[in-house]
Amino acid sequence: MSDSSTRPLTALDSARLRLPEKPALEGLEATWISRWEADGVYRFDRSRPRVEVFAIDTPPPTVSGSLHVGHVFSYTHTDVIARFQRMRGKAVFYPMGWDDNGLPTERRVQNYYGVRCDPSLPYDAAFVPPTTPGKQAVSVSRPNFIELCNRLTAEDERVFEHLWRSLGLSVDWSMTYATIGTRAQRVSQLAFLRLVKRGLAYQVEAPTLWDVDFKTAVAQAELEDRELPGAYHRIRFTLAPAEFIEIETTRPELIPACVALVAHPDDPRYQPLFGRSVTTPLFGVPVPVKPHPLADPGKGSGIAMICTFGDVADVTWWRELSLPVRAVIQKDGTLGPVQWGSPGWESADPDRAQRHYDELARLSAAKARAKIVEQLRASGDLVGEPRAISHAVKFYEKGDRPLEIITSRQWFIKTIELREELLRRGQELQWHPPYMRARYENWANGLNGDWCVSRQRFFGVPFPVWYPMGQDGRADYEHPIAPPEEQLPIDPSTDVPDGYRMDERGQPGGFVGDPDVMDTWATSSVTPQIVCGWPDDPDLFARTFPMNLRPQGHDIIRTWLFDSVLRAHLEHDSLPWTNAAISGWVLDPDRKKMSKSKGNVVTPMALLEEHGSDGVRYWAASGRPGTDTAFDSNQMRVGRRLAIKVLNASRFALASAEPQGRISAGVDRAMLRNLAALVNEATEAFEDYDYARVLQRTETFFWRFCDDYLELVKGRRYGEQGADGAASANSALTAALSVMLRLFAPFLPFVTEEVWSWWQSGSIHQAPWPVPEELESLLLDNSDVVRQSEQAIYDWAAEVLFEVRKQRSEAKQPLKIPITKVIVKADAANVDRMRLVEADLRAALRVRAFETTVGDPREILVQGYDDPPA
RNA sequence: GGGCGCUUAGCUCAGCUGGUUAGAGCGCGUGCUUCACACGCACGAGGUCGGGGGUUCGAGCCCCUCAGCGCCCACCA
Repeated sequence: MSDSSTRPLTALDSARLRLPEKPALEGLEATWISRWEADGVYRFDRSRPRVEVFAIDTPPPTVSGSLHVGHVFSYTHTDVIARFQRMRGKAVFYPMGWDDNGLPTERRVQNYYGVRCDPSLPYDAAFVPPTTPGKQAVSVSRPNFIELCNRLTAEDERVFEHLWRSLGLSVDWSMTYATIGTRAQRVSQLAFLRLVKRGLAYQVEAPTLWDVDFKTAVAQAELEDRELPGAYHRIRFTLAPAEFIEIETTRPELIPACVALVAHPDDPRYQPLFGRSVTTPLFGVPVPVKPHPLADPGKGSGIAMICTFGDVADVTWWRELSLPVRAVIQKDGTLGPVQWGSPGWESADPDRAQRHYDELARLSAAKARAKIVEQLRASGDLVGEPRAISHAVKFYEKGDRPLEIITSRQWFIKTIELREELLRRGQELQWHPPYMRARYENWANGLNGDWCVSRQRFFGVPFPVWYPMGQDGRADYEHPIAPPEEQLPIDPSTDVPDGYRMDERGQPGGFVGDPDVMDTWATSSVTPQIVCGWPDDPDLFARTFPMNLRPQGHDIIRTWLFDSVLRAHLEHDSLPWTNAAISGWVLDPDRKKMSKSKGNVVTPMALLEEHGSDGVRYWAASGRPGTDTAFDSNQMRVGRRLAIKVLNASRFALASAEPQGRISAGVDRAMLRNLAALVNEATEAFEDYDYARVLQRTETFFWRFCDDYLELVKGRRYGEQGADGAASANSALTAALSVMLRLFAPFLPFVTEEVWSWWQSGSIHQAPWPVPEELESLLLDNSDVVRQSEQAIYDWAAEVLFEVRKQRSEAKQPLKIPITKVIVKADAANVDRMRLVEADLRAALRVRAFETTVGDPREILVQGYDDPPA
């Protein structure tokens, strides 16, 4: 008959107690991981109402190889909070996702199997990938390619889950999702179609950021600057015979794409030219000179050429000045064919233009640049020599060549007109740490276009639309065909819209599927909706959304966090979660961001095996929210030592922990008073997401508990001062142990669970978070006066311990030689305290007698030692 | 160019709303097989809290300024 329902957790049930002979950390992970799974310790209880749920929008790690130490770091932070909330009585909703869609997986599959996706090929059900990738990539159909993606990611996900379990993440493993999975596809497509219906998503043919190697549009959020060598080329345009205007450009190969020159409206040098026309060198194209405030009189010659398109400024000018398009860069990054003299390509001398251009056509932008410089030099239009500079160039973050801006048909989600509303959402969101909000606001304020969400890639969520084909064989993009919501998800490249037949695909009068897939962030930005069951499980959704916490890294504030806020704002007119906890980076010891390659030198699994999961978690949890933290295996060793100490101290506390009884002794009461104060502080810090502080304070208390308190009560708890004294010590020991284990439990889930199992029932991770009342009910009198005076005993005892130990150490007297007498002079309050703790001090310090008097200044003096035994 | 963060012992970091001689761990040194723990215990030596100025009875904490490091953002012809 268990008494666990009524027995306080601070009390000992000797019938249950089972102490190991020699406690050890080895094997705890394996034991408890399977027990937790078998007992469903972390299972989400979906019967609980919203207020009792704590819902976490866990980042789905990218399944593109392996997890590294940075993942271990930040996922531990989340888990620590999850465990705290669970102990606070919350039903923790803590699913795990895998981000397996998108380019990283495509690349990995290509390399792993030696294949290449060719969407024009038919599905081959019998296809088997080569056992070892050959030199020549094998072309496979899109469905075959996706099968391989699914196969490889499934393997990766098993490895990931194993690591997460080993680390002790208290995820509910019955609730996992994949961003390429059916559920994620359904939510992504459904949310998208609803935006289309409301006019918040649209497609348009417009200049977009383009990666020429991946041959896909990309979004502003995926850009990064890279510093590259370049050169200013000073080039002359013809104003009139023998009259020239000089411009400077870093991209002379775009001269054939020039559509205008632009200068600042207030620039007196160029004011007379506004409205006039100049002629481009080599190609003889007449282009207007236009005023625009964006032009910087201080840059170069103060007048710039506008090309379609060299950079985003060109797009702005082109749009605002209503200029024509004269595009030369193609989707593969080469210069395309041009018929000079044809409409749009008017030239004063078409033959000369064609001669020059034919040398450039089919060259990459970089090669064309070298070529055109030769041509300009030969024609005399290059003024001076190119001046080498180093400048920032925009790249797709995963790309190898500079971005181009290319006109293409793409899907967009409206963001620009929502800027103010999104900034308000950012204010509404609670950020941990608060200063991370600035990054969100920087980003929102810097947005210069709507979010391009379509990608010309394969392994992703397809756009769930088809287009009718006219009799002329052209797709009618203005009238997309959407499936009914209940049919989602669909793949328009294999599924057929209602009212059409399979054989009408691609036929005049038939239909064609949208060939593109969504930006991976378009799926990731609805992870709250995916995990919370929107819209198919309204009951779950009502219990979990808006969620409580989004944990993530600061590098993806502008993507994942921002996009998620946008999507929830659009779809639900709310934040997706109330709190965002931003983790820092893991840095190399030399202060650089720990790269994946370096992180893989020490694999997470090897770390867990070497230092124990609790040891690694200790290191991770000491990194405060938002703060970059150095990779430090030394800290992991410290964490491991702490876990071992927990084992040993617990064994001591529980061995011969009877009799139990009233807690009357001064140090016992003092220790528990201080512990109660710690519980208050820890709870407050945890509620503020300052887990690192909780760990640090708890650890400090615990070491002092071991070094001072345990030494003080050692003799008494074995009965040296009688049964009452022993009972007091034993009851205080078990109470303190119970509370400290629970304070440590979120950080050191394995060792605390192990010790808990020696003497308690159930999992510590389902036990209630400690409250001061548990301890105060044992201390009976809790008036402020008593509370404060008792708390101070602990410091006094520690001071005497320290002083006497110091003097013994300086005198080089071994502990086995008793101290004959210690003189103590102190104020009246401490003299009173001395009476309460003297017996414990005598035992702990091997002091035969204290001579305590009121006096000033305070003095603690060892008077002499017994003679050493003959 | 705009913004954010950081700069405290050899190393990694705490120092909450300003209050007595600035803290911890690691490392280092000395000593100790003390009946939970040698994966241990005790003690010790290490800091003009980045520089300068200011506010205050009082500043590592507040203000100004300079310097260095890191990051975010920016239409960088």
